[in-house]
Amino acid sequence: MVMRNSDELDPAKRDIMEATYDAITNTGYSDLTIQDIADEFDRSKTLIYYHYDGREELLVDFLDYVMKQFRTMLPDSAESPQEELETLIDTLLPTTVEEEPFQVMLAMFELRVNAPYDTNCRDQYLAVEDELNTLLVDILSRGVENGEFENIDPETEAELFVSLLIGTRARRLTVYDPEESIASLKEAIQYHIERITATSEGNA
Amino acid sequence: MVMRNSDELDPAKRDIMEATYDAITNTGYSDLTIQDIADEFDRSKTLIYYHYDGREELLVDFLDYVMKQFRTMLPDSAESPQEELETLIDTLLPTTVEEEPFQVMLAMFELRVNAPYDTNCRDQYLAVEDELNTLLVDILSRGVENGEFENIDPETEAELFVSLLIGTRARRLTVYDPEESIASLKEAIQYHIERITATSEGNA
DNA sequence: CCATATATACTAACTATTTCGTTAGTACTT
DNA sequence: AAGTACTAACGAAATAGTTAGTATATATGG
Repeated sequence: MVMRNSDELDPAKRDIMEATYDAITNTGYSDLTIQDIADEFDRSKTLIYYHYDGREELLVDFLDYVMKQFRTMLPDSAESPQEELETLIDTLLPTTVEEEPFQVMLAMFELRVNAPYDTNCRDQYLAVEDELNTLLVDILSRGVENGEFENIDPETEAELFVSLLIGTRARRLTVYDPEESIASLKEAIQYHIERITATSEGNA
Repeated sequence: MVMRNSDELDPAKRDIMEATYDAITNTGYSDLTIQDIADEFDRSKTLIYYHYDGREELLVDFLDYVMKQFRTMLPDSAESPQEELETLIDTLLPTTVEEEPFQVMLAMFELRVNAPYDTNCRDQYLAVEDELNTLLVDILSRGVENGEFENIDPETEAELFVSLLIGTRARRLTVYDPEESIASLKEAIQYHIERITATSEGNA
């Protein structure tokens, strides 16, 4: 057995995770079978059972894998809080349908349906939303401090943004054709960001 | 065959829809089988096949049924636009876990996962979101006209509210224990409503 | 008005199909 | 020789869907 950083997955498991992504993208989570995953996996179905006791155990790992990828996507701090906020929005609501961010977004959307029935799942979502919230509180506080943002309450405003982002991501996946732009949804957010951005009185 | 208004369902079908609600509440949509529905249904499984060709046909009707109930929930116009807006928020985000509104909310959340793969489903969500949007545009426009709201853009603000509501409903179901209050999520919305509400300058 | 045909709502029991998960084994490494 | 990564083939279980029927109501018609 090769020694491995606990953050790294066994390469076979990693490939199973990738196959699961592909299966979800094609079939959707709601009628996802081990067979569907095996079909996207270039080794045998038995190997999936060799690594995982069953669907449930696999999905625990998969949820973890997805959440890790989501965290990786989150941008590092930028020049100014306002830029940072806009980068975050653009990252979480990509206009173009690039492979990876789209698959992560879809998987996070689909797996969420387990949360009402599965404590582990609920906790995972609670944790990432908390991280997102913390990130937003930080951005917003700094923005208020340096005068870029109006005198908003960062805690409450962050909570608002988290809900808004989750709702917009859901709508982006379900109500528009994947290829169609989500311009009108993003415009609404942009409109809101401008509202909380301090109007620099130097520029008339 | 008894003549029936096209809006009314065959009583047996109605009972199947109710059983489907119960099955989703217990099992979740993602691994919902006809058997699960039959278990919640007090007549035989065969009767489900007598009325529906299969799971897919049943779910088309069920989505319809859920959407109709959602529309029924939407409140009628109230005294003032601001009150109307707050009533709408309270209706869509009930604090108490009453049976019916909760089941409708859960079903709408769970069935949404089909939208990326099913045009009919996507269209249904697009249509209700459009109705919600129209309702909000109407409330907001009247509020701006009569001076209750700040000079916001009703179209954009409505879009913002739709995303915010969908996101908050999702979080309400997935991140909090059903019994736990959603106070902090609703507070954020309340905070936002107050922000767009005109400060009556007569009150100092 | 009675007998018979037809239709509707429903069921138990069965078959077919899919999906799950195991067994018994290979090939390659250490 | 012992362990790891892997597979084809098979058995078990769950799910889907059908068949062949019953009970009851509603005509039809002599």
